[in-house]
Amino acid sequence: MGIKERQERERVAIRQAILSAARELFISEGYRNVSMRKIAERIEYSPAAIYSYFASKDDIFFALAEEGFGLLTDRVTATIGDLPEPMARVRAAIWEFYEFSKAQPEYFELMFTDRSVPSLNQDFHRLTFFHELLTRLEGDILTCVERGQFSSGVEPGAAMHVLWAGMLGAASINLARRLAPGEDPDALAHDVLEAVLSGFSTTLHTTFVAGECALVPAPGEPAVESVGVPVKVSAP
Amino acid sequence: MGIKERQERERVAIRQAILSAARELFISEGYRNVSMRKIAERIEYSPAAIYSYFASKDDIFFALAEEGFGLLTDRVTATIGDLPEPMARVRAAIWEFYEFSKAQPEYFELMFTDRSVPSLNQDFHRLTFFHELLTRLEGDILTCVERGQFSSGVEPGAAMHVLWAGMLGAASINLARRLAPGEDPDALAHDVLEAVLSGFSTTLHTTFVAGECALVPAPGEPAVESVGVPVKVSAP
DNA sequence: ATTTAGTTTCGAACACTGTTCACAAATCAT
DNA sequence: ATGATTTGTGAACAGTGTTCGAAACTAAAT
Repeated sequence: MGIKERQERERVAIRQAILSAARELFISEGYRNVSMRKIAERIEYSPAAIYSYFASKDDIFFALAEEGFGLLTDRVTATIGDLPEPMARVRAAIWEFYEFSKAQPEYFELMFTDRSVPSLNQDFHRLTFFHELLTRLEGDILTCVERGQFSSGVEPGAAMHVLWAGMLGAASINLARRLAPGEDPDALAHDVLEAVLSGFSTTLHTTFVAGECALVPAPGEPAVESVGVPVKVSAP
Repeated sequence: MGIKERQERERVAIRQAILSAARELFISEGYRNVSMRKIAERIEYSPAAIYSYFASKDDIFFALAEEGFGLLTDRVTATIGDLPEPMARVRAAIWEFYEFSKAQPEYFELMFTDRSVPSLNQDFHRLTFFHELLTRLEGDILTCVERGQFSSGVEPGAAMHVLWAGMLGAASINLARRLAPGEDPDALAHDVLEAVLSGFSTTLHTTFVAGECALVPAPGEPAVESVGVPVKVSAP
């Protein structure tokens, strides 16, 4: 009796057809313009039929977001590929994150900045795909710390979050077109990345104690008041 | 003949009533749940009447965004107030930007991350309020550079954009609830700010030439491969 | 082969959305 | 008071997510 199996196959086939239709609309018309009726028309079903495969429109978006995290992970994995240097790996990974935001703006917005899909900001921590990616990169950051390329005060988890936040900001400014004419979003992304990496590379209080370098601030006037290294993204 | 004047007064009064109604809905129910019919009900007019005061719903949102930039400017101006230290001013201003994102999430999203209001990403550069704020802070950054608190390679305009992008990312991650349970968004914002400021404070290639400090990377292995200072946000 | 049980699908409807348009009401200028 | 102009309205259009009862189809049992 392969009947149950065939039924199950047909179910997932229709589920996939719904997701495919949604994905096409999603990418071509923007995820705000995806409607249940348009999906239904594309798969030649009535709108109501979709509700026996997905409980709500949100659930479709959640599934697409999961897809997006898979796409992002694949891209990042492919680009860092066989890069041996941990610093180069981190830089390439973060830059690929930014490239992803330009190549797949709809996925990107849904995955990282959307506030209108409740399931995404409620169950974000369950998207293990993304957290595995972060954890992998944290390993490279740790190596950078061990090699002395990053300050010893840099906590890999926190540093990863800081890099993520920085590039997310640059990507958002780009996607939302919040730059003046003549300002280059790619250059901004580059500057954010380099500034943060640079910030990880030293703890001023320590390195500037000697006060011998050309760029050292006047004595008694520390360059930054706090430690300047990420330590507290995760609460203890 | 004060008739024209009275008519004009009445027009702006109704315009203001529309904006007030929109603002209340906007803040209490979220800007995605503001509808022309709800606004109309609040001001006791028919929905169609609004269209003789605003050409479209977008125009109402654009006006509210302008308001938002006024609110942000006021907040930042008030907090940096009489702080004498330029570095403290910059830090306080950027932090206030983050606080604003928490206090007025709807304004914040509309102003900085929204992509659905066409007028906002088309005419963003015309919102002079915001650019004046950026320019003012660039003055403080320039002072930091002149005092040697920031690396001499730091270009104030670019640095301001990097700080803005970084905090925008932290704020977005917070508002979109993209952190795992136990991770502290405020700590992330703090870390981003300090990491970027730290990155501005030194050019590793220069300061680490001596190779005398404890945290200096092994010779022949520069901590970062590029200069690590923002120079190219604005195209030449 | 026919009946029963269980799904699956559909059409219609509900309560919304932004926007337009002909028409009515109010106001203004003469 | 009359004609001209502005201003407001109700109804409609085309769209949205979602629900629900009835119909259609499938699989197993008689």
